[in-house]
Amino acid sequence: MAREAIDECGVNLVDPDKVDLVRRALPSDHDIAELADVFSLLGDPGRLRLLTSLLEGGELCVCDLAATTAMSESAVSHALRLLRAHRVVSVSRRGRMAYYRLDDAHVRMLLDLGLTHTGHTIAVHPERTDSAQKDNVR
Amino acid sequence: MAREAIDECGVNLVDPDKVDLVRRALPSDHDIAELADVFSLLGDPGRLRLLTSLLEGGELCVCDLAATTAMSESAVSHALRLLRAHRVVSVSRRGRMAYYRLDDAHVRMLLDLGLTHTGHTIAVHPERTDSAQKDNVR
DNA sequence: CCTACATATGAATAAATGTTCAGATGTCAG
DNA sequence: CTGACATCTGAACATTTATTCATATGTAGG
Repeated sequence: MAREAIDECGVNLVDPDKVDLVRRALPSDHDIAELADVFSLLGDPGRLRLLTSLLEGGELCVCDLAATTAMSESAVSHALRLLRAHRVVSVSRRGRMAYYRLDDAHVRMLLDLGLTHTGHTIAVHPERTDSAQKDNVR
Repeated sequence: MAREAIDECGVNLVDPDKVDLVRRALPSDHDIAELADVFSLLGDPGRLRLLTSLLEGGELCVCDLAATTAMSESAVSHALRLLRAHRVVSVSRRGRMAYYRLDDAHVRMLLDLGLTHTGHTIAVHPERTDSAQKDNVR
């Protein structure tokens, strides 16, 4: 018979030892929330195009970002504000323009890793081989 | 004066060359959507705890997952369904129990990279990475 | 100053999302 | 068969979230 035990909260567990082990290994609620936030930021197509654009282009102004992402300038501005609040992008203003750039190494790596495995698209720093043009997946 | 140009859609651009370059480098809409989906899946604290538990524990049943994640069993089940639909986790049923495990190398890497940079928590056992969990089911 | 322009912001709307509750399915023990 | 148990599912609900529209801020040039 499978051994069963009681959690401190009164819940039945199947493998209490493993549960305990896992519990101890899990990040704190705060860290989990923070990480979830980061992933969430990357979890929107618009922001993802935005960030990928910055990853590629290095530094772009709002109107150019609107062009590369096919979003309205207002939507871009809102999105950038969010990303700015999370320190994912940074701005430098010159004249009436605002130039944004990716400014978070962690996010850059996640983006990079994500892009590497999605649709075989070579989006990052490789040589300019325009081989991968059509990606119809699968 | 900054040179300006007209996009095919009739939008004013500041650096049309760079815009074009970035545009070409961006993944297809489909790939972007897919990647956003993956990040989105990781963007919820509950699912993140769920996946981290599986990353740590290797294989756990629903009730134990409910314990490690502090979610109701129903919430866990719903979340697992979503993850299952995206092939991120897989199930093996034994008796009336359902044992889940992480079954997506891409997600495993993203998780790993994410955890590495969040709160210094060392969550992964290097020696166990992906070869030690090779008992396939079904 | 005044106009044109780039970007930012707030409020409102619409859509997607996570959780809970109640009940369904399927499995094991007696 | 029957009752207990683990998990699954659907519907309802509450929240969050992204977009749009209108307007504000701020800069440059005439």
